[in-house]
Amino acid sequence: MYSLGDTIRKLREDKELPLRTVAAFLDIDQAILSKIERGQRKPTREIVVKLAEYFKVKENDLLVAWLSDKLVYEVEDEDMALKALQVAEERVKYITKNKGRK
Amino acid sequence: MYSLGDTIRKLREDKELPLRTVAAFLDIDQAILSKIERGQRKPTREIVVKLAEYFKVKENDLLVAWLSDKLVYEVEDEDMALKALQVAEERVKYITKNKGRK
DNA sequence: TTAAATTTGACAAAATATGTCAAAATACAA
DNA sequence: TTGTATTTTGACATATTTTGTCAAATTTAA
Repeated sequence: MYSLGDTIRKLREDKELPLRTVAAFLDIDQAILSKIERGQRKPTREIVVKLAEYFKVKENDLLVAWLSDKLVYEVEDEDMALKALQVAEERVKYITKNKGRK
Repeated sequence: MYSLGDTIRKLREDKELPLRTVAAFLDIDQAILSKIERGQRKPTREIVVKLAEYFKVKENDLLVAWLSDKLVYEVEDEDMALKALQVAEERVKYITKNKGRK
C-alpha cells in the first residue's frame, strides 16, 4: 500500500529519469515534483493525469492513490479518523445507489 | 445516516430556537448557520465543538459527522470514490497500528 | 574536486474558505 | 390580507490555504 509519491518516484527512478525531465513534461518546476514525490506537496488532479500518461500506467490507479492520499491527509490527526472514513463509505454507497432518483 | 447539517437542524428545531440565538452563541452570522444546516457551507472544527457543547451532545459524534461530511465532499464527483475511501481506510489502519514505531 | 541532480526555504500568485451585510423570500399569527 | 419574525440568498470583503517560482544549499556520483 504505497503513497502516490512513492509510486511515481519508483516509476521515475526505474527509467533513470531526472526530475528535470519529468517536470518539464508536466510543465511544473522540478522543486514541486521533488516535493510531490516525498509527500510534502499534493499534486493537482491534472498533474496526476499527466503522470499516468507519461509513465503509461492506468490513470485510475494513480487517481485512486491520489484521492486516498488526500483523504488520509484530511483525517490523519483526528482520533475518529477510522470511524469517519467508515461513515463516509456508507454515505457514498447510499448516494451511489440512489443516483438518478429524487 | 444523516449529515451534520441535518443533525444540528433537528437539534435546533426540537428546541424551537431561531438561528439567531444559536448563531449568537457560536459567534457567527446567522446566514452562515443557515447555510451550514443546509450543507452549503462547511463549519469549522471550532464551531462543531461549540455546537456539541450548546446542544449537550457528544462532541465526538458531531466531529465524526463533520469529518465524514468533508470526506464525502472531497470524493463525491469521482468515479473511484469508494475505492479511494477503502484504500484510505487501510492506510489509516496501518498508520495507527504502527504508531510510535518508526 | 567537479558537475549533475536533488532538496530546501523564502517568497509570490492563485485558488478556496470563511465571514459580513442587506435585501428577498418564507412562514405564520392576527 | 397585513405585519412581524425567521430564514434564505447572493454580492462582496477578508482570511487562509494551496500552488507555483526562484535561487541557494545539499547531496550524489564520477
